[in-house]
Amino acid sequence: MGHSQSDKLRTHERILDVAANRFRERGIEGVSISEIMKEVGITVGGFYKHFSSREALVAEAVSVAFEDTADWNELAKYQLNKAIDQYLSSAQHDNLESCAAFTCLAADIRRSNPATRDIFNRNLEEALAAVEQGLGRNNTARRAHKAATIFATLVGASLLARGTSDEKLARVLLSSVSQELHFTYFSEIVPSL
Amino acid sequence: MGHSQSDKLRTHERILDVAANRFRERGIEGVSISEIMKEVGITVGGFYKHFSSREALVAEAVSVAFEDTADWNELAKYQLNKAIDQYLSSAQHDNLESCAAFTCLAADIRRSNPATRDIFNRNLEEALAAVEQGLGRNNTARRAHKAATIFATLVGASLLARGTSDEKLARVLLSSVSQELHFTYFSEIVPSL
DNA sequence: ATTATCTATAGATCTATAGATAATGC
DNA sequence: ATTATCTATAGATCTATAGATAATGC
Repeated sequence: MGHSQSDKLRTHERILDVAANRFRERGIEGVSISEIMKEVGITVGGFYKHFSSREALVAEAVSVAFEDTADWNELAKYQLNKAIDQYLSSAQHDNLESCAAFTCLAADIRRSNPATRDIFNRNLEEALAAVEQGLGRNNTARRAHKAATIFATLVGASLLARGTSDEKLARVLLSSVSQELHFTYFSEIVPSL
Repeated sequence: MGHSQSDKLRTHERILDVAANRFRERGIEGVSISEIMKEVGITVGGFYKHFSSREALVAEAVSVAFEDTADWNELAKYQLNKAIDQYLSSAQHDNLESCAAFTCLAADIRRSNPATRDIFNRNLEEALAAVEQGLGRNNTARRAHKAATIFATLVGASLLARGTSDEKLARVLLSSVSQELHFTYFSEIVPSL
């Protein structure tokens, strides 16, 4: 039974990591505090020394889930075509834990409190700006339109591919979208994923 | 207290309609049977004369939610550009009840049982086929790619727009995507939504 | 002395069932 | 006679809190 303050900090972070993963995997309403604490390895009673309420955990855990998207944003800024491939190929893996926060949490966040929804807003703006930057200096007039469309396409394709239990359909969908995006925005013919 | 068989049929359908709306609005896990029955105007005890379990209700209600998409599919087959506008403009309304089943239920269905997931698979195939048909006879080689991309874009844009609480951002996103899709696939410049 | 964690539990809510009631339909 | 609906409740589970225990840190 460790009680040091550094232990507490580590526990706090472990709770957040587990919650961020389970929320993406089973939905924000689909995971109980006791399940999270069991996975962390601490009993339920300890939870409220770390978070004032379940809602407070949700807000922090959603924020953590979006931290994973920061790397993708950087890739999108400088190598957008690679970022597109990465987004679509990650949706092929059955690994819901590492699901992009937009794809797996958007519907749940819509039903959350204002603080949690603000996190979504900020991250959406950042993702759109990253894609826009990745498009470079051509077509200035339509660049924002293109960025919104590309990002919406990635999220939609990923959502639909993860939603279907027909794995072949999922692969065809992701591959089709990948090829079409590259064709339209990079004038490239690419091999299938 | 009506007990006729036609009353029972109507009650059954009312339960399904209410469930289909509330599931889209608050998530499949976010609505209790008692809430649904209260809205229908019948007590909880009556529920199990209509459905063997909650899961059975989910499967039937998801099916009902997707019935609403049949009209859109018909529109997509013969007037795809209008169908695109309709999909994106419906996402502007804050009316979660009438949320397209793909947008609002995909993440929840992913966590449902195989019967429910099959309904999703079938409807996804139908929607993709409808968009493909709507694209007409040009570009046969890339038609499936285009259809998948257009539909994924609609779903993603609708999901993101509904997820954000920044209404201005939602409008800009939907308008951008609408203009870009028309420009890319119909070579049309369209007025904003 | 303080506090991170544990044990235990209160109060709410959820799914599902049992038995009563009051209509339908033979 | 059958059965759609109602009343009541069992059993499970969830959030949150109270008080005990055992470490840390002054």
